Amino acid sequence: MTIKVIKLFFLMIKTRVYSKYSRTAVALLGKSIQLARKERKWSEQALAERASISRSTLVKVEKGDLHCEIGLVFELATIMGIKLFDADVMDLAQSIVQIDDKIALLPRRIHSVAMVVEDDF
Amino acid sequence: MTIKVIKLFFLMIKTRVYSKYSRTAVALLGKSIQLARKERKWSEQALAERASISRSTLVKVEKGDLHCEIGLVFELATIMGIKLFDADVMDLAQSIVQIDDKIALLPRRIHSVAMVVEDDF
DNA sequence: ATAAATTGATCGCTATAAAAAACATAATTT
DNA sequence: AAATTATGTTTTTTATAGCGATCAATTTAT
Repeated sequence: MTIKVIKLFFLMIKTRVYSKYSRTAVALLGKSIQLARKERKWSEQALAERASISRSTLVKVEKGDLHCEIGLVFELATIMGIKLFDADVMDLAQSIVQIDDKIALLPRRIHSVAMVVEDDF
Repeated sequence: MTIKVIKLFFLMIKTRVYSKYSRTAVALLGKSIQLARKERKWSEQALAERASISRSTLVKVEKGDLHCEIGLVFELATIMGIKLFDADVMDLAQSIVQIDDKIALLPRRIHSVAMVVEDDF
């Protein structure tokens, strides 16, 4: 009992502060997922199973819990057909990410050499 | 050693699968945060401190790690001025969330009474 | 009316995210 | 070119997210 009170007090101090924008944005995402689920008349259990997560976690996401993994939230949104970014932006992003990955794999020296060659013009 | 191999094997089976859309979307968000940070010439340390998180966590976010808390990612995006939703949508969302909160506090019976009154017309 | 299914809310446990520290390497500044 | 600052990476510790189970209260189906 006393321990719980102490822990509660500790949490009150340590709890992170989020901006209203973040809180609202996450709440909006959660509500959107819930709305889409209800429109399709899926139960919480059904969606949770489809996403391979537990029902308790789904409930947190739909409530706009800020501590959920971003991957889970985005995956749920994706399953329910909620797109955060336009298709064309995503295509571009996909390319950029891939290119970045390739660059990271190359030996660094090549960068320098390429630079020098360009300087010759 | 053997334990590590077993754990690795276990992880290979258990690791969650994410859609390409989710992976790309989170990667795009992370890259956007990183780009905005570099444009402002902030160090990782500086942004991490501003957001009250550790540098190691910031690195994960910028890399598009799917296991980061959505609140942290959104908070970083907000600090760097990256808006996920339009202002008008956010205003509406804010209103909805507030209304939902108020409704949740009301005793349920009131709903029924209101309904009955409407039926009288 | 009754049975079945869904939701809302807890709670203990386990895996792990986030923090913190440390170190080497790069990049900047002076 | 020396000193400072920033980044990439790894490791250990601590706090907690997600799981799974349970139970009451609703809602829906039979």
